Amino acid sequence: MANNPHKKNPPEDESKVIPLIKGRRATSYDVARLAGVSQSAVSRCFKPGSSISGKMRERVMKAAKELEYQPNAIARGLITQRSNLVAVLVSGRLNLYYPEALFKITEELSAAGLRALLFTVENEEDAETVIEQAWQFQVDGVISASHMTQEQYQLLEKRKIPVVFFNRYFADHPNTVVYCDPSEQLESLVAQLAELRHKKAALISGPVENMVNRERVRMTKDALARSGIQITAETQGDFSYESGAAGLQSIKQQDGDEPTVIICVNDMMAMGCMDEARSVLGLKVPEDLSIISFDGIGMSQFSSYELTTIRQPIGRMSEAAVRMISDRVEHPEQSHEKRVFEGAVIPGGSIARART
Amino acid sequence: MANNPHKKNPPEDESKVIPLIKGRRATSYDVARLAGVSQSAVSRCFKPGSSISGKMRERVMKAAKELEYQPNAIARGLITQRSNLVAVLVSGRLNLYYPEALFKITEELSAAGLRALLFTVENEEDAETVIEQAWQFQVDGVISASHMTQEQYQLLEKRKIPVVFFNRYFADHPNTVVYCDPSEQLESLVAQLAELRHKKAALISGPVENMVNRERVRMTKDALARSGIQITAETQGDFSYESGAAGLQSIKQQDGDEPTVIICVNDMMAMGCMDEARSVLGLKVPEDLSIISFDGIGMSQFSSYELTTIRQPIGRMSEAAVRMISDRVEHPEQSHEKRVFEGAVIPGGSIARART
DNA sequence: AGCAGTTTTGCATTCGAATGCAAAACAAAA
DNA sequence: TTTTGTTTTGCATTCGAATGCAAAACTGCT
Repeated sequence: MANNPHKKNPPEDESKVIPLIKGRRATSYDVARLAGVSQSAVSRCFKPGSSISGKMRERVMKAAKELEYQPNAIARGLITQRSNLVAVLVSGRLNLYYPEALFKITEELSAAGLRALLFTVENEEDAETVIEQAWQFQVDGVISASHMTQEQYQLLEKRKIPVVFFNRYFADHPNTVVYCDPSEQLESLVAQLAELRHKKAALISGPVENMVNRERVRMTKDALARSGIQITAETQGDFSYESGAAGLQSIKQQDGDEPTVIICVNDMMAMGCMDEARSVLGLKVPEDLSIISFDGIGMSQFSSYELTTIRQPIGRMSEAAVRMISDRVEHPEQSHEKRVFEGAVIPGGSIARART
Repeated sequence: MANNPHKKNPPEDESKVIPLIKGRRATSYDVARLAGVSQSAVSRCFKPGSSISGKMRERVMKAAKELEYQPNAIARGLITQRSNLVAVLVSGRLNLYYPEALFKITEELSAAGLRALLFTVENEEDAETVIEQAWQFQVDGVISASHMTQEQYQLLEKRKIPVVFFNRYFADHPNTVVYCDPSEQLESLVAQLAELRHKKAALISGPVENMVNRERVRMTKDALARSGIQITAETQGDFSYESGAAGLQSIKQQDGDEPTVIICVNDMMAMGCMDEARSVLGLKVPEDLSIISFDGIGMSQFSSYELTTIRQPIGRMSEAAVRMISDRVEHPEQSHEKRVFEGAVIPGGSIARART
């Protein structure tokens, strides 16, 4: 039998009793000793729904308060096989849209009794190490708003770590997803462009490996085709402000007819594009050039920009992501689900009748 | 003696050996069994600097790879009394300056073998619960870029959790701090304003409880006084774009002479202020009105703004914060340190000769 | 008071890795 | 080959809380 000093409950065995060393963190045994009860009782007091008499709870709580006892989440995690940690993977700096989501997700996780273990992912190797780290820390789940290969996802699945994808998914693989589908709104926005006599558009897309980008490009092309608007130029950026500005320059240099409207795959590039048009090319937006984009980040509505854009309901999406991850943690067997939110047009002021 | 099945090392005792259940996560015992060694050996293989023969290491690593074994950070944390978690407290949405720092800090922590446990703090009660949570999770340290009362800080100290403050500190209490002191740059910027014949300035400040705000206000007033520039109006915002815009309106309504320059305590408010001046009041910036501010966030250099501002070296500050927290974790006894970085003027284009 | 039925309580064990100590294996010197 | 010294290895215990099980303490009813 172990001579674990804790195991001795009767306090008569003075020889081995560890005194309440000043500065040492109080454990459930310390509380138990002070309250004159067993460690189990202390444990039960801190576990909601356990059978405990009011009298006992009171005594324990009093002792706990005196010792400033709080259960050790690490030890608890070891025995319950639940860490209450959720890895949140964000891919950093380029898209200023993510911080908003990140803060919201963190808050919601908190409210659900979960903590956010934050990881930044810039590339595939990052993702690799992050997944190993998450595994080491026994995270209960992963919310991924960053790039991840299918193999990496399958590894997580094999390890039975639930994953919720934020604004990305694998088409040919079952997965749990929160997603924003702006196609309806895009359709109406493009129709509006057609009414404003736009015939020629240019497209500034994002990184090809990015799913959101690909989807937006696809639906934009579809919508334009349906409305009889031609794409006269196309260029690729990386979601950043600078790449939006560079994109406009590249479009201007491409031969073919001048577009009257530019469609940017995200707001940040649209802002770069707009600034470039105004301050370098001396164009008026929207009079000389219309611009539309996607995301609806806060900045896009600053008076300098007032972009006509399609907003994603980030708040609701973040909420949904957290709800879904905690559901999957609770019921890992339940089937996958995809929650698709509609976008919302922010009218803005970056479109006007086409120059003829 | 416990009948812990793990404890039996000789594999002859078939009756109690837990088979390598498919899907069950491999433990060090599983690896030990497969490699035909003791659990201790496995443990030592994963602890750098332990005494292990090359032969053994090889055998163990092979088995570990086969079982996809990674040490359980939770269990390790329990015994070593080190969670490798650092709580990062950020106060959210208002100041778009924090995400940049947050991502950088997370990356640096990662590089130092630590993980960021993210908490958002909007008010004092939040701080309270966050501190309890951090305590429960046994974080090795705290990086606080959010509001925290002195009592709360003292509680953390009493619990021997090292804290590094990011851009805030308690003057009358020893603490470890990373800070940016823009006073030199402010001095020269204000001198420049004086040369440009500015005589009357207005100030848009931030929340009074915020230290950075108070410091900036203080040094601004000092610098202005020294350069003989008078403050004709003063108003308080909350660091947000909207409050910057509102601030300008409020200044315009205050009687007293019209200011020729507006000093905003952060970039975000300066941007709101600039947009309001241009699009609502029809003023030209900088021709009719100069604006300067603090922070140097990315956006402040977009062509629509090109703010003349004083940048904080966020990258270096984040790096320093992480270095300091890991030092304090390693050597809790060592004395406090305050690392103060200078700012850097970004010339921008938001100041000009004063209108007469 | 006596008995069955219910609720509380405590005991002992468990989670998975780390580590002090002693035993075992190895290397080097006599 | 024996002895001494050094490095490896394994054993047993530890960290702190949760929990199945059985014992103990209540409850209500006759």
